[in-house]
Amino acid sequence: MPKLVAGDIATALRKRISSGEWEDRIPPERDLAGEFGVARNTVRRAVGLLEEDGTLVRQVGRGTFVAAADPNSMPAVFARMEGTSPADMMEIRLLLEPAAAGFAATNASAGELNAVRDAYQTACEATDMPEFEHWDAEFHHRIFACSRNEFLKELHNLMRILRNQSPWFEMKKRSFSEERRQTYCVEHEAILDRLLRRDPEGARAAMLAHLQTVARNLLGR
Amino acid sequence: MPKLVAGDIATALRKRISSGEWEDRIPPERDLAGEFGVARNTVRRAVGLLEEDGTLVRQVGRGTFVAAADPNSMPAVFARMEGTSPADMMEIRLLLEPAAAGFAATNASAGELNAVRDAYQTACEATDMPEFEHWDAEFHHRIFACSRNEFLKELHNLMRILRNQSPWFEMKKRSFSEERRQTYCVEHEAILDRLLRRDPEGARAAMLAHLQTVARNLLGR
DNA sequence: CTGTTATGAACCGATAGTGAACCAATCTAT
DNA sequence: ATAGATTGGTTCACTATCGGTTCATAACAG
Repeated sequence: MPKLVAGDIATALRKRISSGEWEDRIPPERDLAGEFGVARNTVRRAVGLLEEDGTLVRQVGRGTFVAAADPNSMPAVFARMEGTSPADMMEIRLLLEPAAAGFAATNASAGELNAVRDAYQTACEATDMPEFEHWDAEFHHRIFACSRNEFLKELHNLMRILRNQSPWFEMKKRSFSEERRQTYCVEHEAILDRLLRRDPEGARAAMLAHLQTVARNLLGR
Repeated sequence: MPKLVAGDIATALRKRISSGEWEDRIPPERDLAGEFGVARNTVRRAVGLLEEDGTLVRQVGRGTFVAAADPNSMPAVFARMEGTSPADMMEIRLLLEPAAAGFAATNASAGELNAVRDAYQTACEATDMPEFEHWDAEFHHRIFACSRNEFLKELHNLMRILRNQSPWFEMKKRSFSEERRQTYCVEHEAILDRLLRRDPEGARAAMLAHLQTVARNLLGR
């Protein structure tokens, strides 16, 4: 039988890693070799095994690090969210925005509704596309602000941030036209009308219809 | 060893910044280098890290300043989300989870449904409360995993993280009893049943009913 | 014998930190 | 208005510590 020292060292290392002995960086190979009373090449093989199965990450000139990265940490979740596809995002908008419109119809103050109306009007009167986009987004955001659900509002913020990133930008550009802008204005007006009438079910339906239009335009079909 | 001092200095600076030690302007790099007993180049690297993530802004000839917090940045959104009230959160769960169950009924693979069933059974057979809680959460999470909407899945992760924070913990404890645990098991079984029958509308309704029970228990009424 | 594994050593290239010099923008005091 | 001090920006040579690679050698199992 061969000595399999490398394998033994690998399991020993794995144990000490999972015990949390090393926060993120493990000692240099040369030190480990000394500690285990073994040649560096042997340690290298052991570390190589742990690197293959994703336990460790090696960086020349820096050191060897435990792969770590808690997949349930906030940053990790946000990082994965950045890869959200337009279709997935749209599916969620179709869930949340009509609900937000419904909440807004019942909960909004008169002042908040005025703010929504202002955003609607400014968007309609916008002359160039970036300005329309801004007030379009603001219109939707102000509806969320009326919902009286802070978490829902922040979820919309989150979606806004995600939509202001790379693949979306071009997509929005391609899917835009003067005709569609006017369609959006009409649909916004319908939503605003239901909000002002304090009609939750109507607001929900109007928002749903609007988003279905947006989805058609954005995702093509 | 490359000591990787820059990273440590960066975190030290981040801490002192958030503690409000410096209102607006932080000390010159040369001073910091002296204070940390380190070369200026090293401080520059640390400050560079904080500049990249938007914590600091540097201006030649003037100094280095803590950046005004952008309310539309990911960290800011996250920070505000941490203050989410149980009622607001519940309102969103009532929107998202039934939808996820509906998606799952149509999109899940057989293997994924097995995983859901396993989580259900393990939760039912759990003897102590922490174990039940874990598999309860896992049951819900695996349903989201079946939804085939990555963004929806991450939204659930987000809510899970938020719910694992301070005010929630005690709340869950107070709202818990053996009787309720059994109720949850029965309701979970109903959801699982609809999923296995590939009945989206039924799954949606069953999940909604379950969450309404949870809401009653959690928020009292 | 052959093939595998471990050894020990040497050398490579990448990365981090040091210390110092000099540049360019800005502010302050005269 | 000008001169000098202050501050971040850039570059450089140098050192030390890493992982990456190779090779000759020894030990051992089949």
